[in-house]
Amino acid sequence: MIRRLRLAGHQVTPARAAVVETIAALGRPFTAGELCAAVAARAPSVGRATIFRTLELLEEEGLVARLYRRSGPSYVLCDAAHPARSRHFLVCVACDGVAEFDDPRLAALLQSVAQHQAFRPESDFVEIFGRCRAC
Amino acid sequence: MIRRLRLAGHQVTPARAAVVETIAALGRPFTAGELCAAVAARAPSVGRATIFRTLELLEEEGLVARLYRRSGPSYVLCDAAHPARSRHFLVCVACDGVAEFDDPRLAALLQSVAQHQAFRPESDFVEIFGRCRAC
DNA sequence: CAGTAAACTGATACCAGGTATCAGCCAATG
DNA sequence: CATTGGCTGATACCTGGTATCAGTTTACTG
Repeated sequence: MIRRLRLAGHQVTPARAAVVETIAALGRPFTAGELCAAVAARAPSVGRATIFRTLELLEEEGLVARLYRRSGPSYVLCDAAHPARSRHFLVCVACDGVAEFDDPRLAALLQSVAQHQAFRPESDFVEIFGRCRAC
Repeated sequence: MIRRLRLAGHQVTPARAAVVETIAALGRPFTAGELCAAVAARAPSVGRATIFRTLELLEEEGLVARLYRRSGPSYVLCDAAHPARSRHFLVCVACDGVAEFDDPRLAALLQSVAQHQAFRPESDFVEIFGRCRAC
């Protein structure tokens, strides 16, 4: 993640590194509040604004995605290999787990649906809610 | 819309009717702020809390859906004929217009994707962003 | 190395969306 | 009637997120 930031031409400052490490340590979807608390515990000197700025950066680079649940927004680590303009998630309503998937058939179908309506697609976002294998 | 509320066993009070009429009069996607302003202009006595409560009600009944854009959440009138557990939208990034669509192929594919991952789907939400015919 | 411009920082204040609470009201019911 | 539950507006509050700003660090230039 840090490497990706550097490659994209951003500085990797101590504050940013702290945020990124905290996210990696969480290892699961998180809300803004959770992240702020976790960063405060690990690196108290990092300000709230910087946390949000770093999140924005990671989102721009496609390393993190924002999901909107009824309970409020939350963030997920993304597979950087997936195309950033096409985000597809399985969201478990029981354990709140999120799994990203990438199905070429879905990409093709979305393309076709859009064209059928004379719509020029640029990106898409798909969430399937339900129960994961474990739940 | 009002009929649907009544059928679902909710009272159709003057406050609720005012909110519903305001939404219908807007006739396009709207933010919470826009709705509050429009309701205040039309029926100043209706409180903010009631507006949000009515929105919640309409959402539960599948008459309105909440969309999350980078610029913040917004609400759209829904085609009540579409299944409420499967919301599919074309969102124009230029004019902010939103069109709902319902494609059985998409529903089937989402089902298949989920099953392939041992996931029991309950509902889904699809947004395609791009430029509409007019833009 | 010195100097400078640009990127980045934390603090603070602020805004919007949304929820919780509460006392009062109103409508359906018996 | 009386009562009960749904509904109301006001208010206060919380969370997520942004704007501003002065100060600091960093990278770049000569």
